[in-house]
Amino acid sequence: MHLLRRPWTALASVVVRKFKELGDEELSAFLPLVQVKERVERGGDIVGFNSTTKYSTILLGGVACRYRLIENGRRQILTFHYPGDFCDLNHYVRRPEDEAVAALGDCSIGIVPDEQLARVITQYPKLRTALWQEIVLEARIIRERLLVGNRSAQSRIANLLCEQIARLDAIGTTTGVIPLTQIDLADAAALSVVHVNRTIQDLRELGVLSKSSRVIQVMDKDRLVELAQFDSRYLQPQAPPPQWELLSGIRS
Amino acid sequence: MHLLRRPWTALASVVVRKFKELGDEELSAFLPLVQVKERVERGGDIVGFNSTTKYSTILLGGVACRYRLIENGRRQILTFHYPGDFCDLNHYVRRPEDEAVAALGDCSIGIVPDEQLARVITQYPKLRTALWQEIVLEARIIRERLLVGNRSAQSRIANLLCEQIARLDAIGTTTGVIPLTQIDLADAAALSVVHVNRTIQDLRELGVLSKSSRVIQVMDKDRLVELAQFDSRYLQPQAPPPQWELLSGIRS
DNA sequence: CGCATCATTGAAGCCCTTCAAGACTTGTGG
DNA sequence: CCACAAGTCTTGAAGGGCTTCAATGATGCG
Repeated sequence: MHLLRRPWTALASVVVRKFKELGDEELSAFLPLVQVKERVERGGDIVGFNSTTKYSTILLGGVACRYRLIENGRRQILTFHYPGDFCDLNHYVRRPEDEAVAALGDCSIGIVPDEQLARVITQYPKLRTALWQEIVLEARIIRERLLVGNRSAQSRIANLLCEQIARLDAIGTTTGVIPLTQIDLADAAALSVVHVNRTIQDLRELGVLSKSSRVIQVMDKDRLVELAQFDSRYLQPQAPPPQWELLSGIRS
Repeated sequence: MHLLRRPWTALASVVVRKFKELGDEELSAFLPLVQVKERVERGGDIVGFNSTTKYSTILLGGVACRYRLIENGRRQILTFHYPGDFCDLNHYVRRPEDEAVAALGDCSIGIVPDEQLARVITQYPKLRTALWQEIVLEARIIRERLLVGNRSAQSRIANLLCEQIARLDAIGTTTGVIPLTQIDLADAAALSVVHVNRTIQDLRELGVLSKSSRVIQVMDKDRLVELAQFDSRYLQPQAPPPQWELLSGIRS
């Protein structure tokens, strides 16, 4: 048992909220593998560039983002991570040297050694499917982002907010508060901070966001979805189709 | 044998060029499964919206694109397809109802029934890996596109051209001619046709593209790569890492 | 308190879009 | 063989969305 008794329950609740389809059997096989690591402060890197770890990282608390540094010195945020998300699960598919994962708030993280994860997902098909859906979900989010990329700033920001609301909903956080700064949104939407600020103010004027400064809180979700032309279906983990077995036994 | 004798050789050469890592054994198991279908004229749909086919489509000749229709009536091109590409392989992962595949030039296509493909990739690991890499490649292309999305029109167009050159190279076409119209490029880059035209003219002035109108031909590939800040590594099929087996046996 | 970070505001300007029209190329039919 | 149509490419002009620069508030923290 690499696990302290105390963090167990917190860990369990995070994982249970995230992977609803897992049964007790899978959970009791998976949870003991997670080693709770130290906290990472806001601004710190959870997974660095050129990472060569032999384990996967799971976000237990806080908000993080996967990003890349671009020419002009700014960062481009690819995806956000919430509690229960694997931060670098795709290191099984490829390990991008030029991407890193940063903590956008104070984060607590856990790690799962590769070989132990390998063993347990070989044994439990549901676990395998759950992890697989994680990988597919990130690809879908990025795909959707590309399609939204050419719309107006308002629609892009609205879309980002909708995505965050939907993902927070999925893990049981329904306050409407988006735990991101305007800078984070700018880096994700590829807009200037100045323009993000003006867009946010427009949304506040429309009554979509809370008028209070210093926090981004969605007040009128329906209106936001309308502005964003947001269709949440792409976020919902669809059950793998029967043909799924086509991909079984992938091995080099 | 669903296959006429004549198209066999053409088919074989296309598939061999594309999947270089396949051995004779895999090829002779896979090629007979491909049924050559009729040609699709430029502008026609190869895979329609809400497609529910029980087979995968493989592009044997011509150029095609996967696209989505957006609000303003325009289309957003997600990826281009070249001979040897599967057009809808991701229908094993998910089948997006709002996306279709269109022929950008006259295309010839083949189909492979799902259950036959399932049988043969269960039997041949190399085939499984090859198809898997196809799916991963598309995801990577889209990911890269997202990162390029906030750059200048010149860099975006240059990037698109680099991607096409690299992919054409990979199947043995090294003339430097991009088989796309400026309209296609505009739909892929999410730029207006007018601005694409002006950007192309700039590239012609720089000597990067052929001066002759009516065709887009890359003359100075190095310069183009430089303008695009293009790193072709993301297109190269990396051998799956050892941990790959983590994903083995995925099944619902 | 002083410092750091984030939020806000104004002004100037560029990149790209939209509209509109004309030129060129290709294919089709009389 | 020419006329016409359709599609693509090209060009000009006007305008808007967003960026950059720069400076000032606002908030929280050691």
